[in-house]
Amino acid sequence: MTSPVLRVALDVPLPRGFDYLAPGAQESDVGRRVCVPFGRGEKIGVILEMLAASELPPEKLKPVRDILRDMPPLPPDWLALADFCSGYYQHPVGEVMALALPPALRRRNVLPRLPDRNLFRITEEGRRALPSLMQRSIAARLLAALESNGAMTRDELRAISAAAAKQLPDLLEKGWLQAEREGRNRKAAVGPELLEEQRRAVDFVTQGFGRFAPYLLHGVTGSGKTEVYLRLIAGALERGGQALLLVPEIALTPQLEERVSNRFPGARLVSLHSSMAEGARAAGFLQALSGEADIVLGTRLSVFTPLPRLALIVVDEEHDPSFKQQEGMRYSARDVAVWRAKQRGVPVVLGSATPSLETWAAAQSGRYTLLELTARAVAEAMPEVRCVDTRREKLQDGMSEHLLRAIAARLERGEQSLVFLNRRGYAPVLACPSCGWVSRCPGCAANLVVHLADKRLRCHHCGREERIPVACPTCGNQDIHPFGRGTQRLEEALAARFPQARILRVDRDNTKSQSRWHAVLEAIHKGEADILVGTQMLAKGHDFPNLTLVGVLNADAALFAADFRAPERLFAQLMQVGGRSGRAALPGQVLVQTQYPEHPLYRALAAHDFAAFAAGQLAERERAGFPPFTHQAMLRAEAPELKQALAFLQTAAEIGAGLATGEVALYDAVPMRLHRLAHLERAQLLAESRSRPALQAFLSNWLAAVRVLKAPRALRWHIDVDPLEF
DNA sequence: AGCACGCCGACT
DNA sequence: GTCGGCGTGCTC
Repeated sequence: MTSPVLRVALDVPLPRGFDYLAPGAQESDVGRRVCVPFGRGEKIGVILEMLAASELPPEKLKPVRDILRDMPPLPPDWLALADFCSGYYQHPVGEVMALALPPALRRRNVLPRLPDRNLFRITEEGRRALPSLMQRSIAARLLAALESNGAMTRDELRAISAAAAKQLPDLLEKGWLQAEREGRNRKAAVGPELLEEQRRAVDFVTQGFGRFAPYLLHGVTGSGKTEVYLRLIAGALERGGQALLLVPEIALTPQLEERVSNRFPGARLVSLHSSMAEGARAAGFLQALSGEADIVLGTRLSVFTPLPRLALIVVDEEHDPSFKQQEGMRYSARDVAVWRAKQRGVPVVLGSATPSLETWAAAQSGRYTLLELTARAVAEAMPEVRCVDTRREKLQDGMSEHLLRAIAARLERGEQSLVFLNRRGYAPVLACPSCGWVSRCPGCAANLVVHLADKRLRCHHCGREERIPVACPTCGNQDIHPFGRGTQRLEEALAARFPQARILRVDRDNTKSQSRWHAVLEAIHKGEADILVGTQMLAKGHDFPNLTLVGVLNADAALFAADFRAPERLFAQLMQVGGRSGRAALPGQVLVQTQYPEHPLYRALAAHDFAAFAAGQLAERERAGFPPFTHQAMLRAEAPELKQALAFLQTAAEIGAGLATGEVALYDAVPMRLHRLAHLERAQLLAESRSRPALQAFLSNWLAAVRVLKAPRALRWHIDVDPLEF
């Protein structure tokens, strides 16, 4: 009699499963968690498959400790999803699962108690019995409460008396009360009338229910994308399905959550984001897995939520960089979402005012269906966008006369202005004019930023902090000063120029905690600020009804950045920040200070013409052979010495050259732009191909060889498939 | 990744 | 004499 063998995924950086003997295992245990001995300890893993026998010699196999049957097994499509990610992103399958599972489920502990949805009601018999009971007895209090309230949950009854739950079985037995499954009404509450374009979009996607159909919902801020999502979710729920709604990692989630739960008061909404408590995350995951949750709303991680009744996926702000994980397995939740939609045969809607060029190209080619929302549903005009030519105007504290006058005019009218500068701190560097010393971070290839508010120099990359020196550390010169301009300095300059104005700076330094951030938002809404100074924090999502002017400073750097995606990000950012202005009855204006007012990016921005911008960018990328016309993977290494990192990559490149077919190009290993971070030197090596399958095939062979390379202990490396940053 | 084993340098 | 550096190898 041979025992069946289980192949188990474990959270170790080895690209394979581990086989264990499991005498009592059944096919239905596949997808279950399992506790196994590993090395000298034990680990919790996931059962990938059941085999008749292992390829390993039998004496190497250990028996499993325990198959954990306390929750439903992870379904086959979930295992397949993990397997796909493991292959595509070249990441060990056990680590993929460890990432996808909530931390509480990776330990052998008691599962979180799911909220009990059973409803209890008093029966006729119970009513008859009630008068005969001791008035203050628990049973009497329960029955009385049920009589006056109708149906109640176990938790509600427990609130009456902690001991109540223990009495319930007895009372059920006596027939004094009955339990019933809570009836669910998944119907959507009535929403606003749809505009014609919205209706068309909803109709289009609705036709796609029940099969894989990718859509790009392209519409500017205020064009009513969210309303389209809500209608589609309603459609998914009506079909008895579950909907997955992915949102970027921003503080906006609670608002959307409220909007969704208001629209679907009877449906079960689960939200999942990384700041949630472990218990709540696990509970949400389990509700989704059991099919009890109807809607899952979450950040990129929630793309891995098991959803047995999945009917629709929506990715809001699909271009947002936060969908791409920048550590560990560097996955794109948007791309995984599309794969998942295909796997499950459901429609997927990618929404954005400024789609990623990858998505836009797919929509142009017809691979995705393009749904356009051109009108602002809230019936306001688009803000007027104008460039201020800074070659012709003398700047004062970084601001043009034009912008200052515009701010003054808003002050006079009691309207709000926003000055947008994507640079925190007082000044980007402290320098000594006599010897040329600048405040460098000792651990990074970057400058320490002057934060005058707390008299510190701070590295924005590694977090290092120092006191601001009183004299130059190299030559002793006391006349050292900050160079350049950050939001703090801008705030100071505006305060000097507009002493009567109430100025509010909004950046990460200022809004570290959730509560500070909310206080700031509330202050803006109450009109307690006349001029806002902020970084991109302010660009996302929030409506400021009284804001009618947005000034943009220092945008030009991105036009000529080495990173070919910089213009794409700039356009999205400016479009977003511009969307803050003129949302209510007041028309808005955006003033972009630039030395290149004729630049196509600004022209497209002024014309609110994303299509023109995208066409230009795509043409450039096609010429240069950049994504989406090629596919890329980046091998990165970091080590104490740059030459160690480069040597490792060069060896990898030599191995790769031997494996690469003509379809795959390997470039030279080069130091990264921020080549030193937190005392580690970093370098990278790009692999590129016009053919995704060719690149994928190359990567699996290549990385198998790279994994067995010997490298200094302190060297770390990773692969980034479809990298966003260069 | 952990965690063992194992083989050379400067300390009580 | 031994404590500990980290190079190498293994985990079913």
